[in-house]
Amino acid sequence: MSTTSALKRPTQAERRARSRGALLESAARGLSRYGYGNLVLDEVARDAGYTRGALYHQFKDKEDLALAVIEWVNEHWMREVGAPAARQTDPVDELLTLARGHAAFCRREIARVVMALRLEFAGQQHPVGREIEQIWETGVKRCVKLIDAGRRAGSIPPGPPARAMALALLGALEGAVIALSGQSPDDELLAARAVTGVLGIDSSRALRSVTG
Amino acid sequence: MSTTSALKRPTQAERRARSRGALLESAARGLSRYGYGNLVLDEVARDAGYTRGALYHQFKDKEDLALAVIEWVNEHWMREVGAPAARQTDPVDELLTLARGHAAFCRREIARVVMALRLEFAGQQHPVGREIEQIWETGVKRCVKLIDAGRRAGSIPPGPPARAMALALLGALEGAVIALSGQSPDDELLAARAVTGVLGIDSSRALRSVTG
DNA sequence: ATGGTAACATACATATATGAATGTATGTAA
DNA sequence: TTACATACATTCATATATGTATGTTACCAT
Repeated sequence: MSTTSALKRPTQAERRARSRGALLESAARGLSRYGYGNLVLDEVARDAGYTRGALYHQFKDKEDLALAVIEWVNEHWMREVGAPAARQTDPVDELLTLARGHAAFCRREIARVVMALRLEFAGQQHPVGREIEQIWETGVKRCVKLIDAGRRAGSIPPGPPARAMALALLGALEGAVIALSGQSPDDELLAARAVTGVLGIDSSRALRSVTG
Repeated sequence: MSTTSALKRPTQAERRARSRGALLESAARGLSRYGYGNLVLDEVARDAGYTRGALYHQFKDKEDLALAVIEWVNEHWMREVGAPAARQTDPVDELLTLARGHAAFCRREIARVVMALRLEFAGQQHPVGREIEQIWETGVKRCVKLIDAGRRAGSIPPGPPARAMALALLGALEGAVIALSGQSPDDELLAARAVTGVLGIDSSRALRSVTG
């Protein structure tokens, strides 16, 4: 009875996971708000209800923490935004679903973590920057494929190179979503509309994508 | 002869202005690349060919320097982007000219200084943040007026509140331009297209705006 | 030419944040 | 219950960057 109360006494693993989660979430908020350089670990720990001791016990150093946050955010994004969008059969629909999903996803405060870090480490030779760059590049490649597919299908008109289009699309999407900072419900529509503009398709598709 | 060679020997005022200009430009590049917190003044000075001594002689402190850079960039933007766009009579044309102009303006490395600082100081109570916020707000207000005018004229369809539209427009514009990072000549077209999307108008207007 | 002042360089003092070292309490297994 | 490991707190050492104080050189008026 004393050993396996299982509900009352938290096991070590549970305890560890709980702490780690709290620290990750706090760090995500912090990175989103202040960026990497301005993030002070004492605040991160305090916000999570711990001290820096706990933080350095769970993570090797500041860099390790940031990388863990990035991985954490990316996984959530994939699950809540990337995967659902992939179910769309039409390339344009997938891009618009992506836009809407991203807007909804970014209503949480972790919204700007990717863009903030991407700006901060652009052109640097920092591990965190490399990780961010890789995630970004994955997104770009995905968009390039969809744009190519859409053009073959005739739903996206010819124009600038697919890569330039993809860069503009993702940039405009992130920029719009951040500027709107979670203003529901217009954020979704306007994010989708920005995407239609870059693609050069009728902006009413942005509206239709919510019903379909 | 020794006193007023006028062309060979630079006067004190000229000397001062030259140094100040070099320091401002270096700081603008630095802020654009690294943001405020990660900007190290020793590098700024060295990049301009001076030491921190020169910097602290011309500017009170780091904050003063950043504010001067912001003012400097804003003035240039107004002259090269804001004013020319204001000559357009049609609201939509003005918005599209703004987009194209901004893309061209941002081909220089100072591109990201506004967005970088806006992200870094969002929600903070820092003088630099306030200054940036005010400039941003001025832009938003200008867009709101143009959107309202366009709607009255019937060239922009009804939809979300004008302020939300303006936020999305500027956000998408900045995001797209930064992501494209000066990729001429596609940057102009795609920036304009992102704007048409947000406005909910035909994206071919973006193309037409270059000829008109 | 020469005293004075402005433009800059150099040297120093201080603050802040990271990371390491050490200490303590809580959980787990023999 | 005792021995040990893990989770976490606290303290300390170091590095880095800002800002200040002082020194040096270039310009300009008398």
